[in-house]
Amino acid sequence: MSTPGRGLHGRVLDTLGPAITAGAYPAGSVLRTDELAQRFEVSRSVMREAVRVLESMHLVESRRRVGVTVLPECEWNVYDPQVIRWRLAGSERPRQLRSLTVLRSAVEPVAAGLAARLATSEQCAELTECALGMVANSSGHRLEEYLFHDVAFHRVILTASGNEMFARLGGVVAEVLAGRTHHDVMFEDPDPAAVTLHVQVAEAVRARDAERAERLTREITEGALQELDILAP
Amino acid sequence: MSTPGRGLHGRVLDTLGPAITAGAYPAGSVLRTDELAQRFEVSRSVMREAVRVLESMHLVESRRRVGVTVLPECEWNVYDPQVIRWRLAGSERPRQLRSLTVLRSAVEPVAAGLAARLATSEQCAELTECALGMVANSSGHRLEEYLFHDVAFHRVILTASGNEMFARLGGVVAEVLAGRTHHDVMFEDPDPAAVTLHVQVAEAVRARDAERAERLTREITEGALQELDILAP
DNA sequence: CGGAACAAAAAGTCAGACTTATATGTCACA
DNA sequence: TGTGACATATAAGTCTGACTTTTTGTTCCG
Repeated sequence: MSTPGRGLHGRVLDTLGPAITAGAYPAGSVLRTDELAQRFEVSRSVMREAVRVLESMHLVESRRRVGVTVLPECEWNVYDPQVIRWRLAGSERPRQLRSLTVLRSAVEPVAAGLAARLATSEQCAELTECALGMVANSSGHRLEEYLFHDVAFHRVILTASGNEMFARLGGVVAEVLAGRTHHDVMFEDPDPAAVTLHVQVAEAVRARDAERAERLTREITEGALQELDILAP
Repeated sequence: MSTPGRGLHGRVLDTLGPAITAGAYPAGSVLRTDELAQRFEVSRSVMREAVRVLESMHLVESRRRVGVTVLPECEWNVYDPQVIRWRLAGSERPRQLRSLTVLRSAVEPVAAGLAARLATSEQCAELTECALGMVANSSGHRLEEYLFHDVAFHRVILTASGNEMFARLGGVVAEVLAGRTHHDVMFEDPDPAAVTLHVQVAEAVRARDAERAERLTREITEGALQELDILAP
C-alpha cells in the first residue's frame, strides 16, 4: 500500500512514524536530530527532512536549543492518511477503528443523500454494479471479492456526493472495511441484511430519493457501529 | 494564526503553498528544486525540506530525473489544517467554505448526539455558558463577542463527543464561522432563531436527550447550508 | 523495426563548516 | 535572599560543494 521506499527519509519515517503514533515516546519527550541521524545511520540532511514531515503532521515540534519535542496526541493531524495507516498498524488499532467508524456513521448517510441528487448516470450504473457484485459474492466464503465490491460501492457514494471532503474519505473507508475483513471478526459470510441494504441504497440513488438513500445508509453505518459495540444504551 | 516564521523553509511554504493550492501551477506542472531554490534565494537543503512538506501534503510528487510534479487537486490532503488555511486564503475560498459547511452538516449533529450521552457536567456547564454568551451578544452589533462564544460552543460539542476525529474539526469550524463573520455576509445581528437553537441544544445535552440534541443541531447546520445556498431544490 | 548501450538530467545523499536563537546558569547588586 | 543583567553552552538552522543513483530519452547496431 502507498509508497514504501521513496528515499532514505521515507525509510526513516516508516520506523519513526509508527513508533511515535504508537506512543513509544510520550508527549513531551525530546529527541535530538543528530542522535536520530546516528541511530538510523543516515546523514543529518536526510534526518532533517524526516523531522520536517513529522512536524507537518504535528506529531513533533522542532525548536532551537531544545530539540525535537513529541507533541500530545490531541495535536496530531489524525486525518492524514499516513498517520491513519500508522495508527491502524499499531496497538491503538481498535480505538482508531472505532473513531473512524463513528466518522463514517456521520458522513456516509449525508453523502448518500447528496449522491442521490448529484450522481451521474454512470455513477448510478457503477453503484448498482457494485451492489450486484456484493450479492454475487455474499455467500461461499468469497470474502475478498465481496470486500472489493463493498469498498468500491462506498467509494462511489462518497465521490458522487460531489463534496471533495467526503470523496477524500474513500481511502479511510477502504482501510476500515479491509481491516474488518482481514484482522477482526467476520470469518463467516456477510450479513444478508447488510447486502440487501446496499442494493436498496443503489436503487434509492438511481430513483433520486435522497431521503431514502440517507436513511438506508444510516442503517448500514449503524450496523457497523453495532459490530464494534458502539451503541446507545 | 499558527506559526508564521518557523524557519526559512516555512517562509518558502508560505508563498509556495498558497500558490499551488490556488492553482498557479496546473496539475502536472514540473518544477525543479534548484530553480525554486534560486527563485526564493535559499539553499537547496532548505528548498528540499519545503518540498518534502508539500509532498507529505500530497500537493506535489518528487521523482528522480523528472522534478517536482504538481499533483491534481483530488490527491491533496484537504483535511490538513495548513492546506485548508491556504485554500481559504485564495480565490477558491467560496468553494472551500461550501465543502466545509457540508462536512459540518454531516458531523456536528452526530457529535451533538454523542455529546448528549458523554459530556461531563463541566462540559455541560461550558455549553450553557457559551449559549448564554451568544444570547447576551446577539444584538447591538457585538459580532466579535458573538463569534467568540459561537466558536467555543461548537468546539465544546465536538470535544464532548468523545471522538478524536470530531474534536479535530474544531479548528475547521472556527475558520468557517470566523470567515462567515469577517469576509462574507452578516453585517447585521445574528438570526434570533439560530441563537435560540443553540440554547436549546445546550439544554438537550444537559438533559441527556441525544435524539433531540442531534435534531436541533441538524437545524443549525441546515441554516448554515441555506446561508450559502446549498439546498435541495 | 526493435532492443541494447549510452549519455544527460535531476533528485538524492553526504560531510563539514558556519550561524543563530535560546535555555540556563552565574554573578553582581539591591 | 531575591532579582536582574550578562555570559555560555547547546542544538537546530543554514549553506556549500562534491558525489551517487535513478530514470528518461536518444542513438546506434543487429
